[in-house]
Order: sequence, then C-alpha cells, then structure tokens
Amino acid sequence: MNRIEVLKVVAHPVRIAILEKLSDGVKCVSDLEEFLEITQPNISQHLTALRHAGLIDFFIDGRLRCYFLKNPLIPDLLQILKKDYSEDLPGPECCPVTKKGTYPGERRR
Amino acid sequence: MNRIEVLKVVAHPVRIAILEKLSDGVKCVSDLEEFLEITQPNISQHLTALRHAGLIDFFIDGRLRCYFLKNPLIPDLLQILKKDYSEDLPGPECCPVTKKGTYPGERRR
DNA sequence: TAATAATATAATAATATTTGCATATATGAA
DNA sequence: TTCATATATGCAAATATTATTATATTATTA
Repeated sequence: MNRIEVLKVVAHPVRIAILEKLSDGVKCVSDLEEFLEITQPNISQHLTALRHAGLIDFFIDGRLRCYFLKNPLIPDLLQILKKDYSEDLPGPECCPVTKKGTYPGERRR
Repeated sequence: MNRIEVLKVVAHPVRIAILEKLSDGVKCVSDLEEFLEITQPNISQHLTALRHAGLIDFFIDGRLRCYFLKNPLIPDLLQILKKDYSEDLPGPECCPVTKKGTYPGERRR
C-alpha cells in the first residue's frame, strides 16, 4: 500500500487511538472495546481498514483475534505526531516586506 | 490545528505534491500550475486547505502569491514517508503458532 | 449438540471531501 | 482608464468515508 493510502487510513481519531494502544502490545478486539466508546462492529471495520493498509495484523487465539502492529512506519509516525514543535519554520529570505533575497522563479507579466 | 486534522489534510496526492515542491523553496501558484495537472481553481482550493491547517503561508509580491512551508512537522513527515522500511515489525512473542509467551490481557469465556 | 461469546460482514443512511465550472478580485501594464 | 494576468471564491455535482443496525460466522462451553 502506498504512503498516501497509509496516511489516509491513519488520519482518523479512532484508528490513531487503536494504533497507539497496539504500540503497547497485542490487543484483542474486546480489549479495544473497553476504552473506545464506539460499537463493536465499528471497531471491526476500523481494524479491517488498518489491516488492508498493511499497518496491523492478527493471530487467532481461540475465538479471540489478537491484533498487533506490523508496519514499521507507524511507530515513527506516532512519535513525530507527539513531538512538540514550538517554532514555525524560518520564513523565506525573499520576503518583499523585509526586501531580502529574490524570488527563485521566472516572473510573468 | 490538531495533529489528526494535519494528517487528514496531508493525506491527499495533490497536497503532498505541493508540500514536497514547497520543501525546495518558495513557489507561486503559477509555478505549481506548471507541474500539477489540475485546474488553477483546484490548486487554490488545496492551497487554502493547507493554509487553514497552518501548514503553509504566503507573502504577496505584486499579483503573485508566494507560498512557503510554515509548519515544522511537515519536513519530518515527508522524510519518514520517503524512508525505506524493508522489514516488518517483529511479531508478538505470544503467537500461538510458535507457542511462545502468553496473551497479555484478561480472557473472557 | 445447543447455547453463548467474540468477532466480522453487509446494507444503508448520514456526512464529508473533492472536483468542476463560473465568476470575482486585485494588481500591473498599455 | 481599460485590459490582461494571477489568483481566489462560491456553489453544485460527484464521490468517498463513516456510523448504525441487523445478521452471520466461528469457536468454546455446557
């Protein structure tokens, strides 16, 4: 699955919450039910979406499905989402207000 | 803007392409028109979305609007999206196939 | 083997996102 | 001024995502 599909599937509050929980270790669906305030079928749908994107997988233990993180991009992604960025990026040198630098492209009329 | 909204706005092929282009430096809308194969109003719409999410900003130079990256999360995000992860995360210890470890939650009946 | 627990699937309704198109605004040039 | 260029905005149509509800599947227990 390509990176845009991955971002799309991660960009949902419930799915982020699931991925964060799975970062702590294996969880079965009923573990997730305990702290997510949505219906069980909805949890299953989100798990299916995450699995189809290759982000998680599961093994079967009796009637439990034990889900775990699979895609190594996820821990990195979750980490930068938590990271605290206090400063904006430095503005460009060519700002017409400061009169510094030149705009790096061809001008039209 | 919260991190989920940020992910949502980044998770679109055109907007990723714009952000990557802006990583190289300031670009005005007509620069973007040259390599994006979509209409000008549509580009403007995506730029507006990115700006409302606090990811980019612009300065005005005559009738050009020169856009640049503003949110420091973006370079980090683009970098991990490009990063090559060849291996999946190691599977859990409690896999019933390997018979190692135990499932770390309460069992139900 | 019948009942129950754990989980998934299907269908639909509600909602949000995306694009396309027409038009508006603002600046600089003639 | 008037015109052209650069860019934005508004709105409707098309499309995609999400949640809900009902039902199905599978494995365990009684």
